[in-house]
Parts: sequence; structure tokens; C-alpha cells
Amino acid sequence: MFSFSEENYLKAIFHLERKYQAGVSTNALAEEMETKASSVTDMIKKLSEKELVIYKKYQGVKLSELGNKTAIKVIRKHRLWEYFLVEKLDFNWDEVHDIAEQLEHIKSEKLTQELDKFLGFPKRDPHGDPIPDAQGNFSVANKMLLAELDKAEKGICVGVKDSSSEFLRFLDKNNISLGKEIKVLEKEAFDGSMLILIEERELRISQLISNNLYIKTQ
Amino acid sequence: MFSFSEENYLKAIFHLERKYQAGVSTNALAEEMETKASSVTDMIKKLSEKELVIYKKYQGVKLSELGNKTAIKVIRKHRLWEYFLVEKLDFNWDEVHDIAEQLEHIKSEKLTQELDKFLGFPKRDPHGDPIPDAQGNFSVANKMLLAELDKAEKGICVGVKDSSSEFLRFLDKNNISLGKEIKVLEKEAFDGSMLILIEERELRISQLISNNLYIKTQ
DNA sequence: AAATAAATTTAGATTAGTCTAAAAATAGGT
DNA sequence: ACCTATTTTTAGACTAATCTAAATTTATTT
Ligand SMILES: [Mn+2]
Ligand SMILES: [Mn+2]
Ligand SMILES: [Mn+2]
Ligand SMILES: [Mn+2]
Repeated sequence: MFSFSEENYLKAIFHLERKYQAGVSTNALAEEMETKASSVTDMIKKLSEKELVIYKKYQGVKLSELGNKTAIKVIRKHRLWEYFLVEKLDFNWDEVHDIAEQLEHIKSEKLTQELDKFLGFPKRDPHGDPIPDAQGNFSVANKMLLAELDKAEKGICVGVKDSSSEFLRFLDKNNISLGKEIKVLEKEAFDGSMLILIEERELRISQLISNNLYIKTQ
Repeated sequence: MFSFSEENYLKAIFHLERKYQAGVSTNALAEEMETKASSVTDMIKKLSEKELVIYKKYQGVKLSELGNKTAIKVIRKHRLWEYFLVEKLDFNWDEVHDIAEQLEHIKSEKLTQELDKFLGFPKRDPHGDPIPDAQGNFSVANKMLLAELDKAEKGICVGVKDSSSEFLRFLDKNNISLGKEIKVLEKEAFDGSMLILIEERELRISQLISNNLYIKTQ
């Protein structure tokens, strides 16, 4: 149906649309895709001809209904495979993204559905991101950033905003993982760092960390 | 490392080498790859530059040590994924080849090893073909074609030579599957057909069928 | 309202993989 | 040994996806 490259562009536009509802600029897309703006223009034209995106010259780009549906299918496969790798093949959560980048392009509706069934229809991937169901619906969670919590508040760690392996390994090293309760003991106004309590251990974390951890409060 | 197309050529050369030990001809490869001889020549040159094949103009092509190793890795992945699809995702044996054609190109040594472990280090794929181990070793079975059996001889069905979905569905329809015992009741010299006994049922099959079923005699 | 800066598009080139048509090499038959 | 048929290679073209450099459009500043 669509090429790997086309699917990757659609996925990138989908993610950037959360940030720029008015339309995704050529440069933003070029940065996300780690390519040149001229290449992006070329690809956008092709996607536009295939009616996957709405595009007017110099006005940025948006996904069409079809483009949106297609992007969600790719994201669904990406996250199902990540879940598979962690839950069935014992991969660590920092090792799965690059392999899922390949697996997300495998074309077979039946494979996706059977994999979903085999995994027990998981709702979230190893990084806490929602896995769209077969109809493309995401389950939304009312999560917030740890950095937004006030002193003495607590919540359950439910996801990461940055899912780079560097950040994930930092969390592993400090025994922070999804499902654990975190309580804010102190907040330092000067540098935004905070002292947290996690599993009876006290830990000081910088604002960079608390800004990339999602928390669900009861 | 190598492109999908390069890997597919290596795999095709590997399979054709079983038939033409002296070297695989351009035309044979073109037919196997469903492409034109001129395209094959171009690709062979590239594979030759990359030292994956031994090639002398007009003399056909053979896999180098590296080419052989690479082809076996692709075949290993293909057959492991086929096993996964049948054993874990409940696919029928006639539905898995095309998906495995995609999955065999996923690049991750760790994925292959973990998948192998998860599956319990299977020795044969759903069609009875051997799955090479991590070192590239195939387990050889002393199988023969059902057509070669004489009247009153019997054996266990261990594989298919033709693994097209048409043939596999024919076998399904006639309740023939791997692991079952088959006894030759009669052989008709005129058309090569035979009457067989399988699970207390008598069945007449044409030579085309008996020529594509592998049997292991005790 | 210009002038300047930034963003975007166009023009032209490149690489991988394919094709058709023509040329060259090899193999077979007499 | 020569002629012919077959096989293989070469030449030139095409598409997808990318790039650099130049041109154009839009945005911002004075
Ligand atoms: Mn990922
Ligand atoms: Mn993820
Ligand atoms: Mn197969
Ligand atoms: Mn097989």
C-alpha cells in the first residue's frame, strides 16, 4: 500500500499535529524526520497527490482522514510490537524502539489483530503510551508531569515523555519504573529540582527528570 | 547492512545452488526472482563488488562464504517467523509465507535469538523445512518423496516440497498433515497415482501430489 | 512601506533498483 | 569451421527518495 518512507512521514505529521494544531511546518517536519526541507516538500507533494494530507503551498500540512487512519495503524503496530518485545521476549524498555521502527511497517491486517489478541489486547506500551485499538481509538489517561506536583502530593508513575534509551536507563539505574508510587517531599524553587520518595527511598531529581515523567494522581 | 533486495537475491541464489552446484545462471535467477535478466546482471555486479558472490561474466554466480552466511541468516529468520505465526498466533500453514517474506528482513541479532529462545529452539518450520541454528547449521533429515515408496511401504509425513498455499490447502482438505503415517496400498503404473492409507482412510492421490510430499521411513 | 530575515519551494543531480532494446558472447548443430 | 539460437551483458531510460544550491514567498523589523 504505502512505502516505509510515506508511513514514517505520516507518523511524524501525526505526532507534530499534537503540538501544532494549525498545521505542521515544513521545517518542523524536516527536523522530526532528520532530513532536509526540500526533501520534505517533495514528499508532501506526493502525500498530497495520494490524498493522505491537506497541503497548500507555504501553509504547512495536515493529515486527511485517510492519512490520520493510516498513521494510527502504524502507531498501533509500533506499540504492539514494543509490548511484545518487552513482555514476551524479555527485552528491556530501552531496547525496543529501533526494532519496532522496523516492525511497524509489516503489512498484514491479520497479523496485527492476531498479535493484539495474543498479547491480551494491551492498552499501553512499555513507555506508558496508549495503544490504539483496531478501530483506531486511543484510551486517554488523565496524567500530568511529575514537575507539576506540589510538595507533599503523590501519584503513580504511568509514563515517560522522553523515551530515549539514555533517559530510560537513567530511570532503571535509579529504580524508577511504571506503576510505582512517587511522593514529592520537597521542591527547590532555585533550580526546580525535587526530593521524592519512591519505595521507601529518598531521591533528588533535577527538573529535566521531573519534566519527563508522567504521573497519575488518585 | 544489506537491502531487502540484496537479501532476496542471496536467498534465491542459496536455494538455486542446491539444484545447480556448478553455478547459478542469470536466467535461472531471473525466473526465481520474477524479474528480467538484465536486472539480475546489474544486481550480481553489486553483490560481487560487496564480495557476497563469486562472479565471472557469462559463467554464472555462486555465494561467497559471507554470502552464504548472510543467506542462511535470512532463511533462519523466515522460518522462525513462520513457526511463530503458526504456533503462537494460530495462523494456518498456508498463510504464513508472505508475512515471513517481510519479517525475514528485520535487522536485529538479539531479536532473532530471543525469538528462537521464546519458541523453544524449533528444528523445523511449519512446512517441515529445517531451521538453521544461530551458527548456521541445518539439521538434516533422511526424508524421501512419497512417490518413491513402493507398494505396502509406509512412513511419516515430514514435509512438503511445494509449499504454495494451493497445495497446502489441498492437503488440509484431504486431512493430510505433518506427523501422520501414510501407507502405500497400491501404485498405478499407468498414471503414477497411488492409493494410500492415512488415519484409517483410503485416498487416491495423483503423482503430482506424491511427488511433493516428503516421507520419513522408519 | 521598504528592507531584511526566515521559511519554503524549485531546479538539477545522485543512488538503488528496475525496465526495454540492442549488442556481444557462448553453445549447439550441421 | 560456420551458422544459428540462446544466453548474457550493455546502453539508456524511468521512478522513488534523497541532496545542494538557487529562487521565491512569507514574516519581521525598522
Ligand atoms: Mn517507540
Ligand atoms: Mn513506546
Ligand atoms: Mn516460506
Ligand atoms: Mn516454510
